[in-house]
Amino acid sequence: METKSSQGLSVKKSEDFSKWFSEIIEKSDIVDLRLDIKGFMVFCPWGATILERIFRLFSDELERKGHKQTFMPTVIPEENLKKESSHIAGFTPEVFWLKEINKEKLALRPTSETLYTPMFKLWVRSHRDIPLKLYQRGSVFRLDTKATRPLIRTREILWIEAHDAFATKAQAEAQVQEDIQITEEIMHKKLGIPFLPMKRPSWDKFAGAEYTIGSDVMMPDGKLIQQPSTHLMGQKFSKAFNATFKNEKGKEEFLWTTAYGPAMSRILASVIAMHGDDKGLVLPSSVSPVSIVIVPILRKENKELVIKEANKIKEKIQELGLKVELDISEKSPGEKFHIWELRGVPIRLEIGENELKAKELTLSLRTSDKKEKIKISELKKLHTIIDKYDQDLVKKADNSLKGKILDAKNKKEVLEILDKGCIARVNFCSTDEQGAKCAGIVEKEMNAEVRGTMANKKESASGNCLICGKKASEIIYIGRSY
RNA sequence: GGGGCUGUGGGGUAGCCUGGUUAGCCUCAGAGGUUUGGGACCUCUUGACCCCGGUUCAAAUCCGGGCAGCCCCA
Repeated sequence: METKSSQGLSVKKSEDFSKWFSEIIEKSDIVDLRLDIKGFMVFCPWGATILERIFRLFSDELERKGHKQTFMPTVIPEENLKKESSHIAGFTPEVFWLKEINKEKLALRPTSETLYTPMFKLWVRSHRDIPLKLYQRGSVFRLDTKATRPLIRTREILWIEAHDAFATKAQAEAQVQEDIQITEEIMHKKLGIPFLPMKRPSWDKFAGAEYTIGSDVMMPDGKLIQQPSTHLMGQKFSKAFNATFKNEKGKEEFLWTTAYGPAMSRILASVIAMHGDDKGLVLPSSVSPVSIVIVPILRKENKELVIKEANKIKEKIQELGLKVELDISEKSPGEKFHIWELRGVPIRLEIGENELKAKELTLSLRTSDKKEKIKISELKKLHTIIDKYDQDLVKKADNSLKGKILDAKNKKEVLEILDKGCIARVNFCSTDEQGAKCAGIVEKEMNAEVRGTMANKKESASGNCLICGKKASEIIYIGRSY
């Protein structure tokens, strides 16, 4: 397949992150941007396989937590979309409208609350039917902005959306916390991407939600990117759709609903940005299409023998349950090394004459320049080596966030912190509508955003709002974002 | 939302200002051969001016529009 992987990267990550990112996503065969449909992406096999693995991490975790898979239509009738007033108000500018069919206007779904809630109405009749925890994988479409960016800001979003229905507000809020736990399990523990769970200010919540908690991840340039967000919809949608259930006393009540949405390509963008280096991608084994690549070192006179032995090694590794590939293409060994490093495979094994004699393979970790040896009789150790490789990625990522959140007392300090590529932690008047004016000033004067309050721990303000000087009610975080 | 820059074989580019020969270079790809321990070499070959319109004897080059990308500002 003819992609752009034939050449290495021309810029360093530390020198021009933006250019590095644009280059790496094409050269490591993640995407091919040449189809040129603004905001829409072609994923190459390598990139698509990684996406698929991220999808599975989330769907497996959701199912462990009691969610069941569904598939909803890709289109939404205008009537449904309009039912909840703040929802349609928020999404109207972003909707791709299809043509009218039988006098009914259809929208490409921008999100699926208005498909799930009418089904909740049908599927939930008594308290015995809840909690009902559902999810689907698929695309949603948002005619967002002209400023699209590959993987990060797209008009077709490949994601999972979970929609849950409960009997009480407390249960729904517990689900929101569980969603943050799911994000922790996958984003942080599996993919090595630390995040800040931020309860968004009311002016920045999901259209139709009571409140929204977004996961902010810091990119290497210091800018924040929103990863999976979870929303307490409360009874707004259930009231709009008249979705009720009979409680234990036989009385009709409205459902309490939540929604959770991890976007795969955006998560992939964070994986690339967090771990990648000047040689290319660095993938956690949980998402790498292969964990181990075997490169045979061939000579004319030993070619058949080495390939035969390499195949045996491959089978042994497969029996260990590891994903392995043997590269017998005609390229020179050096070129193969570069290509597999560009693609981010965690472990490379070399096998040639020397290895056959010594009964041990040469092993290189993607994250190290050293070459080590591993005895052919001790291939089981590969499990431990991969586990340590993954843990090291998490540790390194955690360290990258250390010292990046700094307290500030006034505007000047906030600006200094932002210019250093860090996040400012400040006293703020309010995250309700009264605070919107101050947030506007933050946006205008600092080119930054009020990201919200910490969602998983209580922090109480002690001073005055750094913008208006009134008594502060919250500690909030200010950052620049994608 | 406003502004700027850009678009040349699969990838990267020169040429454009000042219109005029067969559109140059690197790389990749295909065929054949020699090779293979960190991007091997030789021979031959295919392949391009983003799209639509305008000006002109003549457009990659100038003008208008579209599409797409990158950057800056709100």
